[in-house]
Amino acid sequence: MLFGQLECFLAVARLGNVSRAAEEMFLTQPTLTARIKALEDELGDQLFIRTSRGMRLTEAGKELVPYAERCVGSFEEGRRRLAEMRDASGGRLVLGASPGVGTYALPGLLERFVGAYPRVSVSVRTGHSEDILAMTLREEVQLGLTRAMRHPEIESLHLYEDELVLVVDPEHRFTRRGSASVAEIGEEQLIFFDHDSSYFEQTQALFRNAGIRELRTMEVDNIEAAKRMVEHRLGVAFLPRTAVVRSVSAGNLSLIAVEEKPEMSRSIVALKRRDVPASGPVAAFLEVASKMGETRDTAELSPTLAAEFENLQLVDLFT
Amino acid sequence: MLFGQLECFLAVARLGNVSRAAEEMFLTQPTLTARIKALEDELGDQLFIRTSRGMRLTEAGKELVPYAERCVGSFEEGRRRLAEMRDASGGRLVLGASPGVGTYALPGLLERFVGAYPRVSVSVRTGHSEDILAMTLREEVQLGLTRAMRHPEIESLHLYEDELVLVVDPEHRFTRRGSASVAEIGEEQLIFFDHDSSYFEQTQALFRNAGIRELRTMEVDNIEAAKRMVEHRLGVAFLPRTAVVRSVSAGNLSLIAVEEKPEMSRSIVALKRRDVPASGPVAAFLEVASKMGETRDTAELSPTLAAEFENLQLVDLFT
DNA sequence: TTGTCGCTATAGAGAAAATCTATATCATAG
DNA sequence: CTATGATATAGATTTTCTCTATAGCGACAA
Repeated sequence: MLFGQLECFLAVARLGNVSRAAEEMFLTQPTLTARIKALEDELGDQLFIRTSRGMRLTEAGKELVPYAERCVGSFEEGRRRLAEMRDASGGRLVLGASPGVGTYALPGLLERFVGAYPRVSVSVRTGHSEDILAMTLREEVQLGLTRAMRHPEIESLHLYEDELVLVVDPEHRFTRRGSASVAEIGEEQLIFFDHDSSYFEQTQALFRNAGIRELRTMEVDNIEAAKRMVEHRLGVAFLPRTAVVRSVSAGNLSLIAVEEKPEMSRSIVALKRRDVPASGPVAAFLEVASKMGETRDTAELSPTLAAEFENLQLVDLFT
Repeated sequence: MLFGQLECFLAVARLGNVSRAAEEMFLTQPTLTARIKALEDELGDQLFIRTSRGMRLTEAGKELVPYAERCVGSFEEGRRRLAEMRDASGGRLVLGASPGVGTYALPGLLERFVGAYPRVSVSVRTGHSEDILAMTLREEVQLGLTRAMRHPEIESLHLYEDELVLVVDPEHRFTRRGSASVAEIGEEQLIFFDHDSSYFEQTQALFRNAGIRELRTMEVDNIEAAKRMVEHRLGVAFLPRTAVVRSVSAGNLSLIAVEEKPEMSRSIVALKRRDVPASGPVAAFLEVASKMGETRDTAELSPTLAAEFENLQLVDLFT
């Protein structure tokens, strides 16, 4: 109970009076007297001079004061820090994100998160899905934002559906009609991004199922390059909706509906180690992310988030 | 018992293992488990993730580590500091000294003290006897070095006898004989120092008792000025032995024995508040001071002091 | 001087807690 | 499927803490 002893020591040192210090600490005077004596025994030095009018510090006592203050102060500071973490008015958030998520969906998400929780320091690490999983497992990141993945140690919290959509350049013949059949598309030059992505296989399967064998393809290793290729009329591409929504509304790309296309989407999730409890910032981020795009009614949100939403244009981030 | 909890927390955080941490702290594993849990309850945050292979920190736990370290560290530092004070391998010594003591006896005393206890920081404040007493009472100084004074709150620890001796200039007629009678001296121009000093009255009494009424006197307010007066043949003076010993051995002044002179000396003491326990440095200073001039046998001294004495010329400081 | 006031110190009882031993539980590795 | 190595839990014992009541002590005032 050494800690209380130090607090008593400081209170008595400050007030010069055990009785008043006891009052201040909601304890009785004999208790304080005992604590002080215990501290003196512990340290092997007399800390106070007892008089009939109160107590005053000895030389040793004076010497101890700053150390006691630092000691108690550090602990209180730590306690405050944890409280900040709990309500996400402080602390840090370390995210891992696969390239697509980090580049297209995350900025808007973080814009809102930082608006609502400005005192959380955020850092983002990027890697491919498997790296994100590994980073999450190794606790290098608190959350991994990537496509749904399975692992016994990991739980996945659904964030949004990332759908593959067809984009072409605005001058393309598909643009006028606004739609195309799989067979028609199969005759186009096709631009693929990221050979390792699960989307690659999904897209290939689409054509295979339609009985199309011969494809003119071109591969790049990132989405942004693929978009540029399309803009420069080198071909058409299936790309994640989140990655093209801005280019489409800016008129740089056209979105084309595909006839008979099955759902080509996948779930984007937050990966989290099951055994690591969500810290304040993590919980806050998940709240922001899950509420995003689902709701426009601020009544459903926590007060902090609601206030933030009131001040923002409610641009739909994910569609 | 919050303090032990923090230490446990740090040990477990460091070792990642309650059982080994328990061993290290000479406690059982259930005790550690209980302490950690108590700390978690206290702070309202889970600090560790429990696995079947040990414990590892949560985000909150990681956050707490530096604060816990600072907290425990500050206390340990304070404890060390007090230990230093106890054996005077640190701490401070604040002395008050009246001008005569501070100027003549103290430097040699401090030379030895600082040699033996080099890590104590020493400061000296000067004032007249009454000021020294007041400073000691107000605890502005830990010890007051001055003539013996009485006060119920104060105890006096004898340091040395400060004797009044007659000094004349080397060319003076007394010098050849080396002695003089009170009557002869009464015919000289007499230089007095410090009208307020008790020595003034003692000296006056000497002549009064010898039936001498008419005195040629000159007064200055400090000893050093009086010495200069004598050196310039303006008169002869009764001065404290400590104040003239160097000038005499340098040949600037002559020491004259006075026939029939009663003991004109007073006790120089260290004043200390009775109720304030002597801190390490104070105790050490008193040891140095009391052993000084009393002994030349290092066997009587504490090991620390003895070592110091071995390395010094044993100049007798006070005679 | 004596009584009173305002402190701190002490004693003893009751309550609270910390610690220990023994055992349960659980996940992993072989 | 068992052995191992870790944490969690239960219950008893011991220790410590805290409280009430009271003693003791020095200062101050009548």
